[in-house]
Amino acid sequence: MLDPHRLRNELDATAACLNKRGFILDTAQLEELESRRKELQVSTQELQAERNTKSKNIGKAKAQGKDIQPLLDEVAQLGDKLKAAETGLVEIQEELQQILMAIPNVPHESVPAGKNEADNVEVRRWGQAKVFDFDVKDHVDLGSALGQMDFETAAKITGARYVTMNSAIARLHRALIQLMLDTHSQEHGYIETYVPFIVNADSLRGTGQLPKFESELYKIQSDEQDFYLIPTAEVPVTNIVRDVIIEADYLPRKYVCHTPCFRSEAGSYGKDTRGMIRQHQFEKVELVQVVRAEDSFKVLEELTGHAEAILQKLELPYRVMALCAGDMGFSAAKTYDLEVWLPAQNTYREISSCSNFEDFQARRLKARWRNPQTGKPELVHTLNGSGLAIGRTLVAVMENYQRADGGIDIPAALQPYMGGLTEITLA
RNA sequence: GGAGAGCUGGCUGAGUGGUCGAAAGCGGCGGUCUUGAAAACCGUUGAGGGGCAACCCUCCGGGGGUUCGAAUCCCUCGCUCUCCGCCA
Repeated sequence: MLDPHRLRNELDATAACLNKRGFILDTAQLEELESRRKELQVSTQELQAERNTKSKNIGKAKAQGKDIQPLLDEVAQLGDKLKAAETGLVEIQEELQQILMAIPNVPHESVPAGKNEADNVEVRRWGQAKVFDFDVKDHVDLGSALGQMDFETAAKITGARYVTMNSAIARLHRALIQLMLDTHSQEHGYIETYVPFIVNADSLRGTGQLPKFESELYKIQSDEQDFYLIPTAEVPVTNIVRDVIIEADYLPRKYVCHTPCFRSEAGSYGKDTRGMIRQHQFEKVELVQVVRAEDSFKVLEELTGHAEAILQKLELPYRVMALCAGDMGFSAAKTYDLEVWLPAQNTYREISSCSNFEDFQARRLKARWRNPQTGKPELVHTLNGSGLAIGRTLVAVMENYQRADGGIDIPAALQPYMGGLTEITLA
């Protein structure tokens, strides 16, 4: 959520910034609601003050044994007037809140202009695409030939966009998780974290998935309370600091967390229908940082580097893209995507997305830290990034390390996690 | 699943429906004292919001209700704890 003061005091400038990401802010509507809000809030609070003093007077009079009937007559009308004012105020505040919650974050000044993916800017490249002297297969063909990856069985069990794996491929999948958790916790200073995979609506509002993106979530409905399957560990992990005032000594907070992720992929019918690229259920190792405002853009570079370190360990060629304003997620002020080289697709594909949300999530979360200089709570900045998406990393390893005979070499960094295994071969 | 107890400020913990945003203690911060520190003593110390301002409003798990007035009474939901049952 944007700062309401900013929307009041710099409405047109803010609207112009939002325009860069293709969001049209109805400034006339906002101004109109805001002036009504102000008027109603002032008058409501005046009525509340009146009620408070008069009620206190009744209390005093009663204590002194005086007749309170005249005083009661005096407040007779007040109750209804106050109730009406309060109801009106709540209504308009809810209306404003609804609008506010649906306004995306303002792009940082360093974010390139642009409408969509095509306008993203390549920042750097690492590694070189391997030249194959045979026709490369994709991970679906490789995994099927090995008899260790099976989409049909998953479709029988559940439906489209799921997978079953077994044997060395299943272990490779697990090895990737282990490598990433170990690297980030032991080399990059993140706290290994375990969290619920089912969350409540408050948590999703906090990180920005609700109210706008409910259709992308799997919902668990019951009589009393609704829950959701997490679309990313970002939700439960970032919500650790919801409603918390963090002492200065405890910043920055750096969390690494492996979870499954569940996405309905509504609206992506027909897109990436083959293989593991776009699944309803996938694993991800997520990095989350909670930092002081002045550090967040420096930290974004660091965090992106931490995600890159995994690709470098796996010796997978990749490039770093600065997302343009129009391609960024709802809550982000700035985002770098890491795209890994996939030889079978002959292109780079997203494998990580690293974002600085500034205080956008923190404001929704009421996540603050106590600034010792002022003694006052201030909003933190939150960041996160995939480090990395496991399914897509598995795809990248299989496709980049494939051999002419259909076998797959195991990257050196993963061999310790594979019991020393150096290759996966056809039976 | 059944029965019961509870949820108050950073923590512990008081709080007959009326001047309670809330006693007291601990902790934190500032000061006096001290060569320095400790102890002692004094003071101070919640969060959010509105208003140009004076100042005002809201918040005692969440939501609703009763009342001139609710931390206090009622309803409801959530959470925590104890016992019983079941269970990985």
